[in-house]
Amino acid sequence: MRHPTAASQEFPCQTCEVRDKAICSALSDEELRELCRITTEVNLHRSQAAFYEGDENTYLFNVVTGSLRLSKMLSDGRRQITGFLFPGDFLGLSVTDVYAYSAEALTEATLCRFKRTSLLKLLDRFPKLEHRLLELASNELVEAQTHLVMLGQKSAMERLTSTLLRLMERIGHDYEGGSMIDLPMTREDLADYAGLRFETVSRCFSQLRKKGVILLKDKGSVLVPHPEALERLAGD
Amino acid sequence: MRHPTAASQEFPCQTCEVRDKAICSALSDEELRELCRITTEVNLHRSQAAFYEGDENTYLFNVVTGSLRLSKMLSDGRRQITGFLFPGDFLGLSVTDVYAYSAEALTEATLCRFKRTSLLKLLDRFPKLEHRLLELASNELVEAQTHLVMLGQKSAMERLTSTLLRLMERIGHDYEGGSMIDLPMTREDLADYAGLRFETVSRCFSQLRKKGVILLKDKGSVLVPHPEALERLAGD
DNA sequence: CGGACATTTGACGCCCGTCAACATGCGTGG
DNA sequence: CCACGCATGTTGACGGGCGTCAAATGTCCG
Repeated sequence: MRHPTAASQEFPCQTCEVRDKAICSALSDEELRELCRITTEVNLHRSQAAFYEGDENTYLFNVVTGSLRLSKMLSDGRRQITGFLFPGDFLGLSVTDVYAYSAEALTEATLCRFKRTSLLKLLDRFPKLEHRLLELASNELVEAQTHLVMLGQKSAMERLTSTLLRLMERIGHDYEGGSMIDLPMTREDLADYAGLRFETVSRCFSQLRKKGVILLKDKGSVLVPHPEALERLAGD
Repeated sequence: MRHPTAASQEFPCQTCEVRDKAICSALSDEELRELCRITTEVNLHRSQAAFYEGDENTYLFNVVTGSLRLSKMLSDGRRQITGFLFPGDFLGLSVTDVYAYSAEALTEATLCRFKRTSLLKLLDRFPKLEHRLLELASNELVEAQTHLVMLGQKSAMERLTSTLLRLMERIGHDYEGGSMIDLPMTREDLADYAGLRFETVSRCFSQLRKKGVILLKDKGSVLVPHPEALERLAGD
């Protein structure tokens, strides 16, 4: 029989499925308890926004379940998706007082929400947390630079295969010796990520299918039997 | 070069022209003295690299004078320039143990160099320094995202005008009621930044000149009489 | 079952990449 | 000082890759 003490008392964050990811991995159980105190769970349904570009930056989030797209728009409606988020990802890293992009759910999603000001206060007490944020920002920068190379230099086919490879790394799972990707986004989302039109994405999909590089199972599921074949087409 | 005296306790960093920028702005004179101890001045001549993509990440830098380009290459030689650096910019922000991009001087340049391991040690003692790094990383992220929108969505003319506007913000100076930009980079550098070919950049320059939006003074100097005219062409 | 949305495929056209010729500028060395 | 060579920049001609427009088919959910 355990005797509940201040240290051993259970709290929700302790059993969170992304306990060891996002910003939480930087904290001890003891410290996590503090973070837990300032969190709220938020649920989004498909296509609902966590926030829009230009909104006042009051909350930061961890993605717990589901997936999101981050996007920026030009005044005439052209949209660039700058990234996709999955469980364990952190959302809202920024110094500015308004969000620089919109965050919308691609699927039903659960987020863990912090007030920005509360989190900033915690940073002073837990340097490890700030260190973790720097680590996350640094990783995002590397990813953004890879994205820049893709958009600036690659052909349509290279863009799509690069995008698929990136998604395979993030959400692919083994299947019959290959890799299976359950895509939570539409062709248009993929197009806006890759700087293409959705018709072009569709045409490239068809070509890849004809060449046997991918197999489209149910709508939204891509099977990659030989990832090396995709890599050869990605142009890196 | 100034010699510190016992009486005044002066040290070189105190009179540095970028004392209030880069990472130094986060430190008091007292703290700066510590940072100063681990710095070395480095001079680069035109087209010389501070480091190459893939090199072991051992040094970080502040840009003191001159300008640099940051770039990533694909295996077949295609190059994407991810950014240009000017005095006061910080260089080398990264968690990875190899550099993710190359940094080459566009002009004669002076850098202030730190050993990465030494700087990391200082971070523990000066939380303000880590906070400043996070701030810098966050700014770089915003800039990268703007760059992503440009490469993914904009036309050639919009890309060039957006690029010129960004350079105007950074290094433009007032001139006859307009703004003058002394470009330290070639047409090809601009092209590799904007995801275009240098011929296309040259053609867009000619069109802008024909329309009176810009005037090319000496080679490498662009006069923008009415910045609003450029902005209207940038597509945001 | 019906209507909205997503996807695929075809036809066509344009923007920008490719290739080429020539001009210009600059540093180097005779 | 000028001649030379190489890097950089400009402009033209041409073609292809991808965007645009359109129509048909598939899919989901009320």
